[in-house]
Amino acid sequence: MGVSLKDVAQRAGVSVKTVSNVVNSYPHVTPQMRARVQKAIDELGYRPNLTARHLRKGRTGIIALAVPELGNPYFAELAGAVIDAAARHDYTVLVDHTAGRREREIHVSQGFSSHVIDGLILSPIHLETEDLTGRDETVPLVLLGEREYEAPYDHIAIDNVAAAREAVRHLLSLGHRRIAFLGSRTGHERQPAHMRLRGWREELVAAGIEPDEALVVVTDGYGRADGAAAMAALLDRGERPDAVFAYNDLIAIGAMRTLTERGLRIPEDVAVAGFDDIEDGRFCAVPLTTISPDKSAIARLAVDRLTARLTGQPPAEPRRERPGHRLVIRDSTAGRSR
Amino acid sequence: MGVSLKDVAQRAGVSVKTVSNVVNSYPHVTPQMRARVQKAIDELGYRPNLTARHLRKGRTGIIALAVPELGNPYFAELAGAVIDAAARHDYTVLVDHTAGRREREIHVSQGFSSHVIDGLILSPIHLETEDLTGRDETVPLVLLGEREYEAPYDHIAIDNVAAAREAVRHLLSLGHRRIAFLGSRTGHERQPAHMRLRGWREELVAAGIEPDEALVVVTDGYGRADGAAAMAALLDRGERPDAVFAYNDLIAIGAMRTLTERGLRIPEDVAVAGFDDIEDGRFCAVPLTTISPDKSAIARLAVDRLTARLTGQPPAEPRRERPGHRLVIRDSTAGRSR
DNA sequence: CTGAAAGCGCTTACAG
DNA sequence: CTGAAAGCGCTTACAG
Repeated sequence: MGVSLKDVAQRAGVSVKTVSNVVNSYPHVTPQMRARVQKAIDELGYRPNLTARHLRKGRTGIIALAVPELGNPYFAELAGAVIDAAARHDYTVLVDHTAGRREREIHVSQGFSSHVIDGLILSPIHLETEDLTGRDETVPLVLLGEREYEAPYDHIAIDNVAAAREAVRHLLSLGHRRIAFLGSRTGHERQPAHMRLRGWREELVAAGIEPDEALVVVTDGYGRADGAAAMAALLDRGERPDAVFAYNDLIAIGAMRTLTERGLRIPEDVAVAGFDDIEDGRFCAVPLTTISPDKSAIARLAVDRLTARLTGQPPAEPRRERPGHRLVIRDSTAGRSR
Repeated sequence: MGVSLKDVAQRAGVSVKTVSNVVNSYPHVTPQMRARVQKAIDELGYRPNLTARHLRKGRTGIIALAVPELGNPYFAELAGAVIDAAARHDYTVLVDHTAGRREREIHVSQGFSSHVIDGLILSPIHLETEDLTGRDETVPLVLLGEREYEAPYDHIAIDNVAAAREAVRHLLSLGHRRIAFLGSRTGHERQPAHMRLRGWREELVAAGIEPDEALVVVTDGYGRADGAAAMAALLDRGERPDAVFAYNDLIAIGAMRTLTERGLRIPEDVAVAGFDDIEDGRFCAVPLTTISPDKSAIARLAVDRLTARLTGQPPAEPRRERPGHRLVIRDSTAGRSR
């Protein structure tokens, strides 16, 4: 069907090797030879078959990125950053989303398209350490995000505990004492929200305040609707926090929705802080205070770790990289200080 | 490096063909033979090399989706829908974003990774019809979105003119007369905003109102910041619309930000309607009235058209598909009617 | 129902 | 500086 190297070689009256040399800009080809071959290439409209090249070279130039949900702006923004970072290394990115479902995460982690991807960046939600044993070790894996694993993989994540503490400290500094946490999860220690919840607890204790577990709300998911429902549930059971620290911005935005509907003012009645610094938060009616992870650093580090392993560097120890973050104070906690 | 079919065949003491038959669940294999081969597969940890299969079959099972910006929730949500729709056809999706830059769109449209993708779904911003001539016709292309092309490709887009007219009609029905349009573009007829702007004009004329071009604001981009700037520019030059129809929800959200900052109430002072129905709009302090395109229908139709061409069906005429849309009325135009 | 062989389109030692 | 040949790991007629 397509035009092959052989066709070009025939047309140019040279060997396949010579055409290959030209296509790959091999330096030692005489200019007139190059011109002759190029002419044949143009006339025939030849385009190299990358699949064949991949088979031959044993690599494809494709890395996969699997995130829980592309509809979550944090992951969409991160995916964009990964695509850009990968492009700088001449890699193409295959984006998949797992809906946070463990079986999809397992499938992906085990190299969902065997031999079509050179490496994988995975941001898990429900994946467990044991799911990671017995995976095909020929495909390097870089883990992203808050979950901790006892498995020998590079892991890129900001310091979630420290970041959460900063957010809570900020709320405390404004005089808030009844600070709710929205977006916890039931289940064991390694739940995604664990670190941020721990930061909430630690900072309260450090301030001499007993963490009130009645102010911790479990949500079903991580979306705006979950945040709205969580806030409503909290208010409905008679709790009246003076501040809310949400697992992420979406939950915070949902919570603000409920607060507004209930006639509570932000931040006068209830201050709200989130986590992720998605663009939505900057344009809310009341712009949202949040922890801003350095997304482009996360993307860059992830791609760098992957390409380092891909280019056969000495198989270094799995590394724990901690990209930066910062607290961004906006009206949802600070009043009209913008 | 990897374990190949041949290794498995050797171990099981059968021919390569037999192993291939087992791997591909070819029906006519005796159970005991299947068991024997499966045992060898398990022992060796064999995993088929998809690249080789792809080379052999001439297809890869990968389709590419190129959108302007993954950071725009509309495209992120659409990408998620395309990934899901493609999975139902056993296709994997390679997501790329073009930043709306024409040269990236050209690159992508010409099959950026030749022979690694079977087909392409492209949502262009600045691509021109002439950029589409001379592309490699072996890779089917489906176009998405508002731009019109005189090129023989399947094109999936809601009826943008009709949808825009519905939005404007809704605003008119509420008594608004000075309705601004935010998010126009300079340049020729085929600019992306053209159809929606045309809908705005047509509906005003139909209502016996002379479209006031002073109420049309050109923006640099399609983000929240552009909407905020556009609204500020409009107010700064002394125009005071009683309603705003924005090219998309992001621009509408940005505009609402500016209106709130200027102390104007929504919808009492200025009603606002957007386009896209992204989730953000549902959770704004003032939930946003918008045109809701049927994203999953768009995704499904796009993937269906592509797979139809991929599975060698009679090369039908390029089709123009019109998925549905509906007007979703929320507080930003309707007051407290939720 | 299974085997031996060709070939998808490349790249890469190996010669010359 | 260029050519002839092998081989990456599959699938698929073609035999039997």
